[in-house]
Amino acid sequence: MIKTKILNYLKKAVIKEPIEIEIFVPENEQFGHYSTNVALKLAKKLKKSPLEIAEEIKTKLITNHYSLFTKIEVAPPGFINFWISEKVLQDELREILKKKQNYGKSAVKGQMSKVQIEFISANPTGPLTLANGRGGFMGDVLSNILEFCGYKVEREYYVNDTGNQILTLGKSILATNGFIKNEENFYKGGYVKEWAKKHKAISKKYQNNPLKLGQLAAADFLKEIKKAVEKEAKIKFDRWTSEDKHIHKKSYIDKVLKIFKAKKLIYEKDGALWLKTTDFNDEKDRVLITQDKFPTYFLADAGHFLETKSRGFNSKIMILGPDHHGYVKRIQAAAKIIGLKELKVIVTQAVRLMSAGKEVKMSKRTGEFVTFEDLIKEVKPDAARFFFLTHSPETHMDFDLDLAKERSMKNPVYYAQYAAVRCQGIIKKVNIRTSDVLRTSDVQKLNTAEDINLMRQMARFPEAVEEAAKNYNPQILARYALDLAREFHNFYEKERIIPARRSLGEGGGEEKNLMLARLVLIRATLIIFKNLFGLLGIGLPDKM
RNA sequence: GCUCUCGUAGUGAAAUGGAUAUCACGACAGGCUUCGAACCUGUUAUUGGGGGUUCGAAUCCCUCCGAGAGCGCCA
Repeated sequence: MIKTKILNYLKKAVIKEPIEIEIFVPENEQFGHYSTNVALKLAKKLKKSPLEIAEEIKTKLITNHYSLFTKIEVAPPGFINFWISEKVLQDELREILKKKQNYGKSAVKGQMSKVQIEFISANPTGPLTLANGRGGFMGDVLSNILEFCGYKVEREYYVNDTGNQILTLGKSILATNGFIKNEENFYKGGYVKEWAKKHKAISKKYQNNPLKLGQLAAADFLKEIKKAVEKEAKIKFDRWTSEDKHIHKKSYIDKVLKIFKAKKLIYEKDGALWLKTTDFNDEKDRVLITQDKFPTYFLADAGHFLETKSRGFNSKIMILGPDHHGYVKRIQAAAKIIGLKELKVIVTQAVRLMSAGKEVKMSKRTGEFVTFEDLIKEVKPDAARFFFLTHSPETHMDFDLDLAKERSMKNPVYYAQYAAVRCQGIIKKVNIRTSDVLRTSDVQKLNTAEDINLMRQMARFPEAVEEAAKNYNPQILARYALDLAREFHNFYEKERIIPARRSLGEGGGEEKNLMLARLVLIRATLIIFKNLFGLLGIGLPDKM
C-alpha cells in the first residue's frame, strides 16, 4: 500500500517522536496525492513552528527516499503534501495483475482470528421490515470485508423461536380463528390472518397449546424470511441459531446462571432474580428470572453469548435495530462477565417510511409496514443493497418507496456497474489474452493525467478495504466504488484506448504499444471492480 | 420528565479536529460521422440559531430550537 510506504518513511527515517501519524488523501488536487499533518501535531511537542518542522521533514525525505515521490511540498499552516511518482503507480498496476482476486487483502491490526457476526435476527413472527434489510446488507458486506481481511467469520441469524413473542403469535392465530378473545397486543397483520385461515385445522388441534401453535407458524414465517434473505437479497448466513434448540435445550441458561452465581453477581429481590449489571456501567440492574419464574430475553441472550464462546468465538459483532439502543450496555456487561474478549455493537438508526411526503408508521403488531421483500421486488436487489450501503448506519433514513421505484434506474449502483461494463466492452473488442498483453505492453507509457488519476484511484483500493474493516463500515467501500467509477468514466471520456483503425494499420508501433499499455490498465481496473463488487455483493454485468 | 441519536445546496446523503465542505438526483447551459451518451463539462451551501475550546470546528463543550428512538419482572 502506498499509504503504508509513506508512513514507514515518515516513521523510520524522519519522525522519532511517539506520535500517531495521519496520512490522508486531500480533497483538492493542489494539495497533492497524499498529505500529512504531522508537523502541525509535532509543533506543540517540539515547541517549534509547524512550517519549520515540515521543512525539516521534507528535506530529510528528499535526501532519503525521493524515488517514491515526484514532488514534496510544504503548505501553510504546516501540511506536507506528496505527489507519487508514475513509476510507483505503474508498479502497483503490475501488482494488481499479479495478485488478481487477492489484490486488496490486508491484515488488519488487532485482528481477531475468529469472529461471529450476528445480524438481522428478527423474530419469526412475520416478514422482514425495511430496517431489517438495512442491517442485513450491512452485516453481509461487513462479513465479506472481514473475511477478505483474513478473519474467520461466522454469519449468524439468531432465531427467537420460543418465549413470549411466539406465545403471542400463537394466541393471535387462535383469536383470528375465533377460539379466544382478541387482545390489543396481538399481531394483526394480514400475514397472520392468512396463515390462520390456511391452517384452521391445526389451530383447532393446538387450541390449548398456543406456544406450540406459534412455533409452527413461526417455522413457516422463517422459511419465508430465509427465502427473502438468501435467494432474493443474496445475503448469506452460515448458521441459523435456534433459541429453543441451541440455547434452552442445551441448558445454556443454567450454565450461564452458574457463572453469574460463581462471580457473585446475582441477587434476589421482590421474588425475581437480578444481575448486577450496574457494576459494568449499566444504569440499573437487570432481571434474569421473573417473579413467575420465566427466564427473560436478556438471560437467554446471555446464554447465547456463552454458547457462542463455547464454540470458540472470542469476538462478536452484533448489528441491532434502533429500538435496541437501550439494550447495549446490559449485553456488553453480560459479554464481559462471560468472558467474551470483544463485543462490538452497531446500532442502526431508524428507517422511516414516507408516502406522498407523509410518514407511514410501521408496526409489526398492527401489520402496517412495507416488507423487505416488497422493496427488493420493486427496486432490484443490487439497487436496494447499494442504497442502504451508501448510508452510514447512524443516519436516520427517510425512505419513500414510490420515489425509490421511480428513481431505481438512477441508482448510483448502475453508475459503478456501467464503468465495469465499459471495461469489459473494450477487452472483448480487442480480444487479446492477458498474458500476451503483459508480455508485449509497456506500462511506462501510461503517463497522461487521466492515466495517473485512474492508477492513483486504483491504488487506493487496499486502503479503502482496510479502512472499512477497521471501522466496521462498509459504506467506505460503497463510496470508493463511485470514486473509482468516476475516475474510469473520466479516463474513458478523454483517452482513446483502441486507436482509429487507420493509424493502427499504418505500422504505428507506438500507437499499438500505448494501446496494449492501456489494456493492461483496463484489465487491472476490471480486477478491482470484480473484487470490489464481490465484497459489496453486487453483480458484475457485462452488458446493461 | 430523564437518557441516547440526528439537524449539511431544492431533495437524499459524504466528510478518523485539517486546507477552497464532497457525491448523487432534480433544475438550467453545453458535448456523440471515432472503444455503448446508463457517459462527460459547467452553474447550484454563511453545515438549525447563539456562545465557547485552538494554529484550525460540520465534527469537541455549553445553551436554545427542531426530528427520531429508548426509558417493564416485553421481546
